[in-house]
Amino acid sequence: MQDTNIARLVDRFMRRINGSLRARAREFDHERVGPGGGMILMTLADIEPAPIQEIVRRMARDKSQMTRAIKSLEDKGLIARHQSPDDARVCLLTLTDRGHKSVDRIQHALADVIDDILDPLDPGERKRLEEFLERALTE
Amino acid sequence: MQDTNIARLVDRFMRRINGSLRARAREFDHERVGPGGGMILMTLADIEPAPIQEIVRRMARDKSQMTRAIKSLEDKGLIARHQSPDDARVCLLTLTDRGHKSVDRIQHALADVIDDILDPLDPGERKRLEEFLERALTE
DNA sequence: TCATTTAGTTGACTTTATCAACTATGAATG
DNA sequence: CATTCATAGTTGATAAAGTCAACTAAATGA
Repeated sequence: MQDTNIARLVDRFMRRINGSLRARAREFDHERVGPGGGMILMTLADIEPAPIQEIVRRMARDKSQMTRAIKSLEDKGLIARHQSPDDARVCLLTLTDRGHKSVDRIQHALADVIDDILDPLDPGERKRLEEFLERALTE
Repeated sequence: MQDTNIARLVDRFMRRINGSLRARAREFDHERVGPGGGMILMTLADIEPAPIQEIVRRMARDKSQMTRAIKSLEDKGLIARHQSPDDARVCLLTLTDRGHKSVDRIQHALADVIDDILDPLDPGERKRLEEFLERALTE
């Protein structure tokens, strides 16, 4: 049994965040990683150290393009690769210090945008929203 | 005063939805509009009839690329253009029947994905989440 | 009227995405 | 241990999206 109304709302919520972030990109995307690169960094921040394949799986993107996107982030000094000790085929990715700083900037900008959107909610409601998300994402 | 924790959670939430949708794209994106085209259709569904400029503004994208993306959706029979009666420069965009069907398929797939993620929440909690979003987006 | 702004398009170019083919390593089966 | 199969990652060719400047045409406004 589907809830298309909540889907509609979530979609609008996401599109609004997306639009606001794109509009402000120059303020925080100093390394010019773009939306795609940003998502890779954020994903990696969640699960580092991680093999490319894991990023590919989570983001459901083409692995060949991921190779090149990773290379670009590496060239910018935001990501580092290390050989996996267990499997010679795998290279584990981590964020560098600069990578972490980029992630912080993105999160900061995102927090600004979200604060703005959630303005009509009082602090208790935001807290409950936070708990809902926390639980949905961890279970 | 920023809430970076809720930003982190919202980001993960969005990335998970994004990944799941991309992974299932073949099941619902019969017209092959891709993520970008889908977002245009969903935006238009929210505010049609709307001029291109309004879509550009909301999505914070380049207007020249928007011209081409719109043309592609038009060629696929998902969008129609009409001259604005008030302003000869403006062309108002609407969804065609096929466009509405595409939007329905996207929303349906999105509802599936979201239902899945929100599974740990009980119906009352989902209802409250829905109210929060509703209020945040309308005020 | 004439300069200025706005909506939309076109052209040249860069960046991303897609799809198939490939190498190298690991795992499984006989 | 040899052969087969699966997996991680890369490369190459091509298509699709995005960027930026220049342009047309209609509105605005002094």
